[in-house]
Amino acid sequence: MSIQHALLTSLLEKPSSGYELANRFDHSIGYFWQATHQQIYRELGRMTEAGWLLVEHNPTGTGRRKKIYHVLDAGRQELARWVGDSGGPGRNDQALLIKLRAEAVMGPLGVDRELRRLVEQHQQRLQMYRDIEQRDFSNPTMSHAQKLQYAVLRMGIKTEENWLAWAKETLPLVE
Amino acid sequence: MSIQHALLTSLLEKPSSGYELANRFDHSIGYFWQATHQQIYRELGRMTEAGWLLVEHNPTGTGRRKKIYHVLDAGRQELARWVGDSGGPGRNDQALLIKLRAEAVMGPLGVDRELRRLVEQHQQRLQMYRDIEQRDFSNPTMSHAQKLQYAVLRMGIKTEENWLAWAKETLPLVE
DNA sequence: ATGGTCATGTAACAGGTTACATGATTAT
DNA sequence: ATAATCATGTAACCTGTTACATGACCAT
Repeated sequence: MSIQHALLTSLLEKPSSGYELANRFDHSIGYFWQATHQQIYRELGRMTEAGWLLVEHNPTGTGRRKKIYHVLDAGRQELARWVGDSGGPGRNDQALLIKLRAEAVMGPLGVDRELRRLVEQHQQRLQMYRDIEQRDFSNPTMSHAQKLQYAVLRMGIKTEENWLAWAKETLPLVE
Repeated sequence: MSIQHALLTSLLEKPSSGYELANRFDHSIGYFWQATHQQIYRELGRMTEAGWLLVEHNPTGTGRRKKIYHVLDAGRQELARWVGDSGGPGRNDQALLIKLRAEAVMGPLGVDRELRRLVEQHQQRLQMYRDIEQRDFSNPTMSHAQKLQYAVLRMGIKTEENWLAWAKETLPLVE
């Protein structure tokens, strides 16, 4: 989500061509989301129009067309704004990872506030799952169908617990 | 993903209206994906056209318009086909949860094969992350920026470990 | 009678996916 | 020479999101 800010972060780490961005599976960003080259070229075009990026045409000097994108100050400002902005409700987990990465490359931007906000959300969700667990799956004798349903709920519970454990070890890095 | 099969599963559990489907946050499905009512109405229409669903119009007999959807045999067959079908590469984790739920309501459909396939994928991915960890983050003295990058990678590692732990406790239920 | 919930839908738009297309450079 | 990789783009399509709209039923 917010592919633009992920691209800005990536370009701050290293000015690159669209092709290079599309093929990055190396560090941090890129484990979690993948974007097709069409998406990337589209967003690079838009961000250039918006004045966030500078294009360096034909850097090799040869006949091979290539564009290296550099982040301009307006782009840096937009990224800083976005990091400080609570994304409202919805799935901000992936966004948080990009924000951490942005903080790593741009310095302190206040990600801790968003981290704490998400911790609360995940705690609430975990509580909700545990309530359902109590209500529907506390009986020791379950049918096979019930066990399968329970397995699905357990995935949810474990995912939340895991996320919270990660947040606990990550919070000291940003506060 | 494959909202149609999620809806089929949900409708097998209980014939419902689009409105009811949109508001289901109770059991299992619906923790993980949420669909807007427009998506649901659109897909219900398509599945009805495809002959997978039967519509019961105006079941209350009053002036309130309502449509209850029932799964036809063609729909059941399609769901069974989909459960047995390895979804190729890509994000099939959510699909697996729906498949478990489908197995709970329709009986043995062979989800274990897909589970085992995903276990292998996750193991490989975990190994990849651990290799990166060794290569880039084994040095005990890390800069602050490196620690943040490492936190992002650790999220990936923990997510994979957690998924595999869940799979280990779930496999006995389907084999 | 007023507001909330039940219930379904249309329309416009934004974002993501797939197919197709082009051409330069590098390696065999 | 040929294939693989580098590098960018257009077009069509499908999915998802948001806004808008309508009307019945129910509780106060």
